[in-house]
Amino acid sequence: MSPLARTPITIEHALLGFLLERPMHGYEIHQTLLESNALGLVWRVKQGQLYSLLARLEGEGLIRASTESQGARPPRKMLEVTDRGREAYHRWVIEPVQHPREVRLLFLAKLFCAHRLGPGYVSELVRRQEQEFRGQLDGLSRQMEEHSQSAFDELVYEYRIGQVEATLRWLSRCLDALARDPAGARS
Amino acid sequence: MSPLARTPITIEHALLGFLLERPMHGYEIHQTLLESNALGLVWRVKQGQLYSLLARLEGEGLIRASTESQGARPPRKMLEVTDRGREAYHRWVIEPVQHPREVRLLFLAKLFCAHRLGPGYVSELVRRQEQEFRGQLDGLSRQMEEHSQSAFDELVYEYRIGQVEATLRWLSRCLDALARDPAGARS
DNA sequence: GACAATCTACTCATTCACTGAATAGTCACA
DNA sequence: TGTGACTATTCAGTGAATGAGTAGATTGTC
Repeated sequence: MSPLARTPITIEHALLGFLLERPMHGYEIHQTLLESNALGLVWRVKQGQLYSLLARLEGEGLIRASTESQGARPPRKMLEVTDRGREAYHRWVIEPVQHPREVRLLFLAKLFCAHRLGPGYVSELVRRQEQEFRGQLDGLSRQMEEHSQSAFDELVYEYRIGQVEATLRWLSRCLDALARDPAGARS
Repeated sequence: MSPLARTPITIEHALLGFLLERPMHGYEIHQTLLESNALGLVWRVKQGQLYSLLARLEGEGLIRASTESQGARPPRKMLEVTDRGREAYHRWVIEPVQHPREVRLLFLAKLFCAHRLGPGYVSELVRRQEQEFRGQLDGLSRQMEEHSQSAFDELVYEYRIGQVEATLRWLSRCLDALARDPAGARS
């Protein structure tokens, strides 16, 4: 697939993290994400899409829903993670993203989730991501050498390299920064 | 609009650049973009989408089409820029992008086009973009001060700031780099 | 000469991600 | 009492993009 092509998003896996702490219903998750901090700082998702993503997770067997009535209020679907969902979540959390542009949303969501799981997860995720992007730096440098046909081409590669380098510098600060925040760990 | 929200893309304006040089038909533009250099290095677009974007430009009155037959071959639509399209193009080329994530595609497309128009356009585009992003840096620093509620929040702002800073460093090299490439200018 | 692959030039049904509004209420406050 | 916000979810529609279809011509190989 072309490096510029889009890949299916998997950010809905972040929702599993909330549900692993305790079962929640959709509107509760929506409320949580409305706050402009933590995951809500990174990921703005409308109610319609949130329910759509929850439906997808249910369809994939990663969560299960049970409806409970609540007197005069409309019935609500309590959602909880299945064993399969738990496994998928732990695999998802430490999987590095493929493209630097995916850091802005997908990687930050993974980092948030890893942080809540504990320092071991954070270091594993960051280590793998650094490895992935270091490898890409090599590739980009080679491409710039071999494929540039103009000053413009060269600037394009320099831009890409600059973004990856900036991300790597930032990654190197993640471990220390999050280690200072015991509030993140939940395990 | 939410800073994370998407804005309508305008990259199809880059196509006006080709047509301002000389009228072309859609398949020719498709061929040009297939090459992995210049605009094709930045923007991969399938035939179906290219024709759709050309239709949009036509609908907006920025280009006009005339069909010419070519013997046994299927007839082709020759496309040329209207006066309105020429104006829109020159405005579009120097308009800075709103979000750092738009540099990867939209801004690089504008830079390519500005480069072909001449150094005056490149310096105008880069100057405005630097101004826009410097302003955003101030805003991001302030938000980090005022809105961070955790180490994670802080890392998110640091990531965003790092990307903008890296982009500003790269922008500062654009003028010199493209000035060394006389092949870019066409005006 | 036959045939297959590629090229020419364009169109279109479908998918994916997402938006904004609809639905049918309850609750809190002025 | 009335109004606006909240609760909780669903759904029709939109925009961007993909991959395949259409109907040939051209090119290269056997």
